[in-house]
Amino acid sequence: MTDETQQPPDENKLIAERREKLKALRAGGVAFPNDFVPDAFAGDLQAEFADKERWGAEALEALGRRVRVAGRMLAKRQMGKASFAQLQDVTDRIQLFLQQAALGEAAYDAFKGYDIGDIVGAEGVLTRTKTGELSVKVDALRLLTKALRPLPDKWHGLADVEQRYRQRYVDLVVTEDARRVFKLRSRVIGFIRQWLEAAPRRFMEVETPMMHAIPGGATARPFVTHHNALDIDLYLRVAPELYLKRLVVGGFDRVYEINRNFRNEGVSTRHNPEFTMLELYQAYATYNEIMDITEGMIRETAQAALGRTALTWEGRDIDVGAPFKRWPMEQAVREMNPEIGEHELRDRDALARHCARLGIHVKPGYGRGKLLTELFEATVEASLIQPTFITQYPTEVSPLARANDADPGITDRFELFIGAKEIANGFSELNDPEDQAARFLAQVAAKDSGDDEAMHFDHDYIRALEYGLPPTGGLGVGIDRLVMLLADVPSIRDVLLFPYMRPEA
RNA sequence: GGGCCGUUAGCUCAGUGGUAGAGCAUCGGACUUUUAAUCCGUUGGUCGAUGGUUCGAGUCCAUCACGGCCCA
Repeated sequence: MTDETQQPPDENKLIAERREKLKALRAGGVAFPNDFVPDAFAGDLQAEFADKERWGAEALEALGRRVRVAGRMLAKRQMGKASFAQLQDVTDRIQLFLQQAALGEAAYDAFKGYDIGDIVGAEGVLTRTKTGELSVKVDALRLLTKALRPLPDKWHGLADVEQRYRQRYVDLVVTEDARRVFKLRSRVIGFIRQWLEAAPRRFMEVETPMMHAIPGGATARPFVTHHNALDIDLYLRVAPELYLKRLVVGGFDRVYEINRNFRNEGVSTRHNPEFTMLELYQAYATYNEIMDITEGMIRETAQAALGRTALTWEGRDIDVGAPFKRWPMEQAVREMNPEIGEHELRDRDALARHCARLGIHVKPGYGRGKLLTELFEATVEASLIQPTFITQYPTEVSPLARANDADPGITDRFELFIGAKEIANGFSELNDPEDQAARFLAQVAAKDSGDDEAMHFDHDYIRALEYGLPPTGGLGVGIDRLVMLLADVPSIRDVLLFPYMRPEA
């Protein structure tokens, strides 16, 4: 027997008492019955009978509506021969009204032994109590699952954030706001799928590999894993981009994928090693149409998931209902840094001097595009509260984007910032196989000189481009960050059911 | 990686170098319309870990672990 199979070391008196109750349940028959079938949800009942004037106690008694509800018992108030309990299911809570006379003495005595946190099934007629609370007047009650561990304090809830993340199952039971956020997340993702697939957009959802022999599609360090049978290292994907564009080569003109990416980087309030990304590709579109799609999707998702486009995030008002500003990067940097002359924007040494003046740490290998991007991040990004597309990223920092026809130093690319956070990234795809091969070579050179985030050369991807990628626009949206914005929570951990945590000691 | 803060009963938290505390929960009792029910009584501790200073450490010091916030 290994350590992993030992009893948990945190046994205590409360658990011991409940184990005794479970022992008695086992002695009495099936301790974990699975034959109770509820026929109603608390939330549906609360909604249907919300009108207290129409559905007073008399009207409900006359209606005689029998329901079977099941859920976790979160409150228990005993008053001699009558008791109240609060049942919580996935939709909402509903009160149980239990009287010894209606339930029978044996069942009522059994109920006295139930603990907060137990999962119960109840059957009875709907009523409304003196204080106006919709309730089930229970005439049959069953303990479906005995909870051995006590729940946190019903009033203060679970305040220890570490325990909230590690034991999300407890957090979800007791923290209303956690349930709100994850229900919102589900609605957001569901709506986005539906919106993308609906006419006139007609995108098709696909699944591409999570394990890559050559990591690609983003400049990021990958996780490495190993395939034993083949004895080769594989990389968890940092982005699905190159596979999705292969599908466009294959004729799937409008594809999208919502799934996990993995990046071997630090953990922070904005970064988790695995995170969820939407990527989509539309043939015969440019980054301008992709900006339109991005803007429409976010606006309509907010409307669908929240019922409004006026948001509050981190105490700031953000309106995704108004048209999103589109602002070329060079122009933004110039406006926020009047002391940088227009002619200096394309002068590597001048940009390096400005970076030094502003205390921005740069490496000798940085070209003028990378330096401009550093200046942008240091002096512009924090001010981008309202939705803003920053356009025309330098070619140097955009190895997969199409160079601008009139100005090959920049690309037909944008990033969307909302609340000073990067939410989306999109561009007209680079479909010139010879240009792409040259860009890969530049990335390989950067990797050889020590940039471990630089990309690998993907020969098959070049081969695919050589068969012909139609002119295509692409988009990536950080779903976690979008949900953070819509849910008004400050940390990515609050929108991940199980955020990454170091193993417990 | 750096700075600051935190870790005490199941939960939420006090605790100023000198007997380990409170509220809720638990357990026992009363109570047939409660909403954090109420009332009476009761139990519950490896003070994150290790080492040090001290007559004496939850408290001071060091190291480590885990977490939070900020910075890179």
